[in-house]
This record gives sequence, C-alpha cells and structure tokens, in this order.
Amino acid sequence: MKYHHGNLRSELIRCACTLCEEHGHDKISLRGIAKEANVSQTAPYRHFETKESLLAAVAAHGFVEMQKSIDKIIDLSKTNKISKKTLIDAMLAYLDFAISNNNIYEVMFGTVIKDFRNFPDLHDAALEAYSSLKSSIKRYIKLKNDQEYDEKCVKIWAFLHGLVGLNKIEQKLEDVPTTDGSFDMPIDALRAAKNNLVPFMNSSIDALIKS
Amino acid sequence: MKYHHGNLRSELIRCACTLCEEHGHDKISLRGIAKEANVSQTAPYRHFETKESLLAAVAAHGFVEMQKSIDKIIDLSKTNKISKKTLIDAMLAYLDFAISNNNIYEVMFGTVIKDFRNFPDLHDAALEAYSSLKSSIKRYIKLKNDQEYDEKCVKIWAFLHGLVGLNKIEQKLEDVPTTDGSFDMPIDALRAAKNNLVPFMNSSIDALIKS
DNA sequence: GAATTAATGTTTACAGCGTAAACATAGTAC
DNA sequence: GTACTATGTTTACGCTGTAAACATTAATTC
Repeated sequence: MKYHHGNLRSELIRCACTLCEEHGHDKISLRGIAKEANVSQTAPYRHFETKESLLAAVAAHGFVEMQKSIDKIIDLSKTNKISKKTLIDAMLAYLDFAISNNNIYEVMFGTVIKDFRNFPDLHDAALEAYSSLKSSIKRYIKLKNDQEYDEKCVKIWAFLHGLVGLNKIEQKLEDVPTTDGSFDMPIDALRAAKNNLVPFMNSSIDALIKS
Repeated sequence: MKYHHGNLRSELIRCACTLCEEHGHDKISLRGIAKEANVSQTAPYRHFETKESLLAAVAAHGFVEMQKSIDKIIDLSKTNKISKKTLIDAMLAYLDFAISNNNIYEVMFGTVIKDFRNFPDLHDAALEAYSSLKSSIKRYIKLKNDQEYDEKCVKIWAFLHGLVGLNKIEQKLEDVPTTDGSFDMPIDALRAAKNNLVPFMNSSIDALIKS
C-alpha cells in the first residue's frame, strides 16, 4: 500500500456519492467516507475544507450527471426543433434522475449546502443544468422573448421539482390504512399520477407552457 | 425553581420550533433545546424517544399552523363556492407560510422524518392539510369525480411545493454576477416570477386545473 | 544529484452530539 | 403513610467534525 493515494480527491467524491446515495447525507460521516477510501479519518481535510465542501462536490457531480441524462434525450450541440414527445421525455429524464438518485438530489436541492457562492464548480454545474432545461423549451416552442422563456422554464422546473418532493412524501405516508380501512387520499392520487405519468406530464407541461 | 416543570412537553416543542426556525433543524441539538427550556440535557427523553420524534412534533405543529393560515382564507366549515381570487389567495397563503417558516417547512417535507407512520399526530396533521387544499379546489370548480379532483390537487400541490423549493435555490445562487457581468438567468427568472406573483399564479393554477 | 520545500498522508486530541443507565424528587392511589 | 408512577438530574459512552502536530513522499531549486 502506497503512502500517497494518488487520486484521493476524486476517490473521496466517488465514495461519498456511493455512501450518500445508499444511506442519505445525514447518515454518513467524513470518517466513514475516509474508511471507505482506505485512508485515515482526517485525510479528506487535505482535499476538502469541511464536510460541507465534500458534499458540495457530490452535488456538483449530481448536476453534471443530471444534465448528461437530459442531454441523452436532447442533443445540446444541436439547435433544431424537438417534438413534444422529446420534450416530455426530457422532463421524464429529470424525474427519473431525481428519483433514482434520491439522496444525491436531496444534497443538490436541500439545505445541506447553504450558499453555492462558496463552491464555484457547484454553482456552474447548477446553472448549466438550468440552461439545459431552458434550451430544450426553446427548441420545442417559439416564444416572444427570452423573459417569456424564463417564465415558462420556472413554471416547468417548479412543477418537476414539486413532483419529486411529492414522491418523497408519498413514501413517508405509504401504506397507512385510514380509520375506515381505505388508504390515504394523497397516496392514491400520487400513485394514480405515477401510474399514468406520461399523459399526466403531457397535459401539465403543455398547460404550463401555454399559460 | 420547581423540580417538575409542569408543562415541559409543549414547552420543548415551542423551544424547538423557535430554535429550528432560527437556525435550521440540522444546526440545533437536543441539548440546546433543553437548555433553552431551562432543563437538564436529558430531560427531553421523558417526553420524546428521540430527537427525530421531537422534530416530528415540530413538523406536526407546522402542518396545523399551515392549515390554519389557509383556513383563514377559506373557511373550512363552509361549503359554498369560492372565487378564483380566493383560491389564488389560499395558494399564496401556502407559499407565504412555506417561505416565512422556511426551516420548519423543511422539517415537514424534508428527509428529517423518514416515516410518518411512526408519528400518528404528524400523519394526521399532514393528511388534514392535504384535505384542506383539496376541498378548496372542490369549492372553486365542479369536476367529474373525486379522482379528477385528486389529479388537479396533486398538480397544484406539486407546483406550489416546487415554487417553494425554487425559492430556496434562488437564495443559494443569489447575487453572483456571471462572467459577462450580468446576473444568473434562473435568478432573474425567479425574481420576475416573485415580483409578479399574483398574475404568475393566476395563469399557472388555472392552466393546471384545466389541463 | 543533493538539499529544500510543498503536497499529502497519519496520529493524537478535543469539544459537542444523541442517548442509555442510574439515581432523585414530586405527585397520585390506596 | 406507604407504595407507585411520572418526571426530573447526573453521569457516562461511543461517535462526530475538525484542529494541531508529525511523517512521508513528490516537486523544485541549486
């Protein structure tokens, strides 16, 4: 075993991502991450000032990956028009990323990292992800001006982000029969939405863009 | 000073709410809450099994308060029709609560409490809040069946919840000039939405209900 | 190519945390 | 009054983030 690891920084980010997704950011410790990377418990401090800044790297990685998965649907190097189906697919890719990377998404959008200004990489990655979303709308529909694109973009982003949040709530309320033996209303409603996600998204996204 | 406090349970919840809103749930400790209530550091354990269960009480209190602030707009004891303005006002009350009780909202909807099944009071409070939202939609518009109400309700709830989330993101990205000297696109867009919140909401909510 | 310096690792130490266990006091039931 | 229960305190433990001192290796200077 070498004394110097060689690539500890990225290895720590990798371990942090893995452990974070597995246990949640509030259940993992710097010491645990260090152990996973086979280094001493304070070795991470040579690469990250604080635990928060390691989690900021995790979040930045998350934004990059999220953007990649959207980019798979809409090739960002192109500028041609896209169909409604493609747009919906991109939105579904957002949801899919958020749900299959639930705990990392939490780090990206939660309260763990209080100020992106302290982490330029994260800041940039977040802005680029937004940029992706916006340019996909630009290629779907022709609007008056940039401000109008931003407005629709915010509406759609809010809607998507909210769906992710509701999905988490569903899991917390899951399977509690109410006093009359039926299940909870919001659970039923959320499940119905998930079971018909494509038409659900189709109607919502279109309505928001045209609103 | 009496040995027995008399009303420690509710006092702890009160202190926890205050401290939580002030510093955020991840920055407060059971010991700190106990100190605020002028009791020993382990006194809370006579009333709450874990820190999580005290925070669950905070969350439950939050749902009750949120519902109250919506109820101020729409009297839940009545069943008469409400105007579009009233509905929008109710949605704005939701946003207002979420933003002025940012850190408590985080406890209500974040990952702090993993399973509402363990906290029946919280579970009930959350369901009643949903119920409020749904009945306000029921009184705004006539739809085919209950399932359809649930669908609209989920859409609107997701949208509102997402706006709250985006508002938090705005604060994290705040005031970072980009390389060309202008501010970030999403910031501009979010601020524009906030500065014109009523028309923004008006168009969105209507679009979602009719979608 | 040896000496110096910078980068990156380890060991040790500390205060704060959640919480378990043992003990103290006060209110309640008989 | 005596026993019991509820509710408080004290003490203790292992885990946490992280500061400080030290060790080893890599890079730079002469």
